Amino acid sequence: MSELKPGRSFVSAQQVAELAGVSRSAVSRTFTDGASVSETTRKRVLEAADKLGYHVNHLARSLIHEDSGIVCLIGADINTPYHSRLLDAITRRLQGINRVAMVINTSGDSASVEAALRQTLNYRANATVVLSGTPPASLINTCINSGQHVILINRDDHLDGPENITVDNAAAAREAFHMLHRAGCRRIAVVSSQAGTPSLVARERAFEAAAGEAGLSVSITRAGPTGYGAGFEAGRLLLSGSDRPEAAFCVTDLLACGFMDAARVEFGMNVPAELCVVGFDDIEQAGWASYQLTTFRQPIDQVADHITRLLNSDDAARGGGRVCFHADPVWRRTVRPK
Amino acid sequence: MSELKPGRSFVSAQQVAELAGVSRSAVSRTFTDGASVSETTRKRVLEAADKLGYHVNHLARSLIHEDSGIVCLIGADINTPYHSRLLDAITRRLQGINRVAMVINTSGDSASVEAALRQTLNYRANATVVLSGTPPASLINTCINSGQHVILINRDDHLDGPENITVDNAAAAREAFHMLHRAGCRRIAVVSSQAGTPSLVARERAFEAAAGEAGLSVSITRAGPTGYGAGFEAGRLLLSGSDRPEAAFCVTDLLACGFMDAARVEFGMNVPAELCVVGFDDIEQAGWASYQLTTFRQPIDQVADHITRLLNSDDAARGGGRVCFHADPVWRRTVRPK
DNA sequence: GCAGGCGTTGCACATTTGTGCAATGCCGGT
DNA sequence: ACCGGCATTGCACAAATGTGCAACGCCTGC
Repeated sequence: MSELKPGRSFVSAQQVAELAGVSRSAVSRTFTDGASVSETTRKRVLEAADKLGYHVNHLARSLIHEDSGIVCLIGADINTPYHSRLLDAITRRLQGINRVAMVINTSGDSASVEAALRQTLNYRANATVVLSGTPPASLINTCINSGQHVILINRDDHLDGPENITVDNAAAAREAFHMLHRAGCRRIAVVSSQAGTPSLVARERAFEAAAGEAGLSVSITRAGPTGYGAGFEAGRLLLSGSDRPEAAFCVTDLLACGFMDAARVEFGMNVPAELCVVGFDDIEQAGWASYQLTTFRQPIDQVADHITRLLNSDDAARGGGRVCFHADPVWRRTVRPK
Repeated sequence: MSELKPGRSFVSAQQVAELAGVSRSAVSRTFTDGASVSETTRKRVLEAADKLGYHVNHLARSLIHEDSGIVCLIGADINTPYHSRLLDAITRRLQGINRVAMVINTSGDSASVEAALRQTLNYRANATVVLSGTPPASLINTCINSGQHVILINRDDHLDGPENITVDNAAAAREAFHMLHRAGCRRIAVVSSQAGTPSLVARERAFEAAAGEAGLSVSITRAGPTGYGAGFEAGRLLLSGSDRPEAAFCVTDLLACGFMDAARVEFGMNVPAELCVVGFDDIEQAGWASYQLTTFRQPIDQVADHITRLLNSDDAARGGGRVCFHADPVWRRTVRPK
């Protein structure tokens, strides 16, 4: 006879079966869609389960099916506007398709991306979504060989095994240059960070290249980690000299906010009359009245939808897929109209 | 003989044992701390495991121990500055104590807090942390009876079963009033939202009460969901009239940012010369040069540390605990010096 | 050289669930 | 009344792991 003491541990199907006076199989079938159970026993089982507070053990269930229902999300800096919005969009959709999100924060130095991938494997996750960071290729292969979906986001180096979802940073950066160029700006600065994130580097490069084609050279300033502070500092450095730039392409909205604040608060400059600014990401703050930042919208919903589609797709058409979404410009008030 | 085809599924200890020429027990013991294995077999096992890409199945392990290592975090609006910072702080610490975070986003209407708690039980989570929302008491009891830690954050109604972590909203709100009162403000508005979150209501009430004790009455404006937009709209409503308030207590920094922007951009007002503003939370934007908002700092690190401590504590001293942290004022530039 | 002891190993059973297979029982049709 | 068929049920096995117990072998001490 199993213990019925309520105080200490999870209720098992065995206990429910005993209380309902049926076999454990009947309990299992009651909670399995499409299984054959008579209406009377189903009712008795549900009653007993409710009384005892029984909930099916998904861990045990996952031993049998090759489907744990767990999706691992690996990323750093999740308190950042862009990343938290992405996380929100993905986790929200996972609820809808009966998956659950396991979030591994690799911000602390202690937990590297490698350790995160190991956790993914330990918990038999259905899929692994890498939002940022560089996973070792060998472990990625282990994940794929184990039957996991592996989805890399915003990695501009295309890998063959996993699915790749990217944003066309280069096209957007080129467009950013032409927006500023058409506005009459010639002395243009690029504000970036020391992080060296592939996406950011791609934006820098493409912008620089587009400027080169137009016969202009641009300076790139990297004044710290990606964020408001580095943007502010870059503004201080760039605007204190005698030959101030007429415009700045900030590879991130946070950098742009910091840069704009430095320009206005420290130097009393007027945006866009004296200084045009273009950002990237379209974070919420870009739309605030104090900034009204012209920027490029990250296709967050499209990315999240595509992840959902990949997770629902059969394993047949798997591997090496590459999808690239466009970041559309959002015109606000930090670039002079032509 | 088990399949060694690498292509389709996870590697089991059995396969490792066969490759290494030992029993499955030896493999298990190799990956169990403190188990007795000779150095030579351990080495052989590790070699085979590495070759096959074996990783211990934590789901199966959790069947035996009553410890899944999973901690469920339930919350809504995780793309909000405050919530995303809290999430970041908690997930980061969980890595350190060998737990993994399962995040359930209850923002979508489809996934209620109740469904989230069910998931918690289904996955045999070690603990459940409710960051926002109102869980049904009966399910909370089921969680506790199943041996879970249940930790409620920012619920001002104290429940007996779970652990409660709160912030002293009332004390901070009273202090907010006195800051504005000492600055000479008499016509004071309270800017809140229609959300009805317990924390926000507590701040409104305490502020109103403190004003009442000083012989003042305050108006409360709720112009939408908690966020920048509602603050901006409240600003438009309050400042367009003839008897503008001299000060505003915004129960959230996001509301305060919106309110300030409305005051400055729509009405050209100067803060703090013509209008004092106090916020709450100390989100990152409160420190930006455009706002320099005087506010109250959420004790996020203290909360996260306390959660860590609770998760590490033995089950002995469990239940009904209540901890209340203080939100300290952060003086910046939106309140006139006395 | 032999006995005792200790480290190591494998067997078997435990954890919780889903499911194939066979048996049971009930219902309807003739 | 009897038989065929079908829905339902229980048994037993499967999934991957940890661990108590007994056996085995090696080393040491006398």
